[in-house]
Amino acid sequence: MLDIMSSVQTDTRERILRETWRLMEERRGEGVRMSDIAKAAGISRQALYLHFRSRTELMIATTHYLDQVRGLEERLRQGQQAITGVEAFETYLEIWGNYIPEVYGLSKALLSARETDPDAAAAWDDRTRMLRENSRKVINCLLRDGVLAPEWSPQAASDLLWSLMSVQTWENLTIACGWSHDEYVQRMKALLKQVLVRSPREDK
Amino acid sequence: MLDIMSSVQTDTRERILRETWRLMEERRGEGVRMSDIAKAAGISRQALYLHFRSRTELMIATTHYLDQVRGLEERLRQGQQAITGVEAFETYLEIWGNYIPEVYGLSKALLSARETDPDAAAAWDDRTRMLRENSRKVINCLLRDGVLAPEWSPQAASDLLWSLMSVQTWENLTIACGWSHDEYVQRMKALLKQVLVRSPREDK
DNA sequence: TCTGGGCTTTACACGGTGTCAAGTCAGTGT
DNA sequence: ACACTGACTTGACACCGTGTAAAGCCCAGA
Repeated sequence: MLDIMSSVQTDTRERILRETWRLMEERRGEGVRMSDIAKAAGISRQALYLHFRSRTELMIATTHYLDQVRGLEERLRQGQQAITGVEAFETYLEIWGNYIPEVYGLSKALLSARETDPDAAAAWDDRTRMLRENSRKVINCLLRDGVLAPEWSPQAASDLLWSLMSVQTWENLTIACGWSHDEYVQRMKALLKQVLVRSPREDK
Repeated sequence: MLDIMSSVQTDTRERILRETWRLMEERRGEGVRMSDIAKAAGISRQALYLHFRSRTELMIATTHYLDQVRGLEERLRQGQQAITGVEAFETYLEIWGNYIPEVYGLSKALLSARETDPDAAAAWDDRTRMLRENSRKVINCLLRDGVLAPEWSPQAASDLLWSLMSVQTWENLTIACGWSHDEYVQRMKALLKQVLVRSPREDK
């Protein structure tokens, strides 16, 4: 019956992660205290510290948990099966673009914790690294097909791609400017394609 | 001798503002406590509260102080004397683009204070409103000259302009990606021109 | 001489995170 | 029936940074 015990344990841990995520999205990452999370998970505040060393560690764990539950890695890998560079480019924008709103609250919490907490900063940097790496891959597909606009170095191009698909830009355009999420994805797709993909006319 | 007294008073206030700004830029807006500012200004922490009601109020005051000292308003007004829309567009990008690094630390402090403090949020929104208003004006110049790309509504175009010239995007591209400041301005200028200005070839 | 303004020092409340020690309680092995 | 173990609870407390309050000092001006 050891598995039952450990499943009870896992239950609590998962319940914490689930509730953390729920609260984060609900309040868009602001004003979520450890005591709120504890209450939501139905345990004492102190018990949280039996599972996670600090608030930051909980945030990071929740991020990983979410990535895993939502299958981010798999979605992205799937996007890399595209044949042409432009296809890979477009699917990447759609996949990641649609992922942003699902993790916005959490990202925001991490983003502001980063200012004071080196662990949060490390977690954020880690995520950033993954995203920039993905941008680099996508740009490489364009490069491979010879359709990367000549005025953009692969480096600069992937920087731009990453920056325009960052949580901050998404936040500015959807939350502050009121663009619908779909509008954001469509416009960014069109814009980035126009800028980064060599137009067929100037081709020859 | 009343003016001497008030000048002493003003001296302290200005010294506080100056030191606040210095520390904010020095530490990029992070980890600057009231006690640090007090020490830098050569007064007690409590004396700060004789001049400013709260940390947030000090941040806001410093922002205004800086705008005034650096003559932001004037610079922008000067930019609006451009004749053609494209000229107005380009000068605006240069003026604001060059202003960002001068106020980055302070902006960052305000940006993260915004999460918890409604006053900071209000101050940030105020600044945002000004910048979006400026973007709108610039886009209107393009519209007036009939050179705004037809696929961009004036609203969407100014949203995009504002977002790409936001502190967050600047931060991403220069600090995270390591672009030089000049590179940022030049690339954004080229990109936004390519995207928002109707190309002469498709014109007819 | 007294007043008042600018500033100091000391002390304290508050909110949120994190730590510590002692205790409860259910399930398990002998 | 026994003690043991591990998950969790309760309550108290330290730390940090912000903000408040009270008492006192110093000095210019009427």
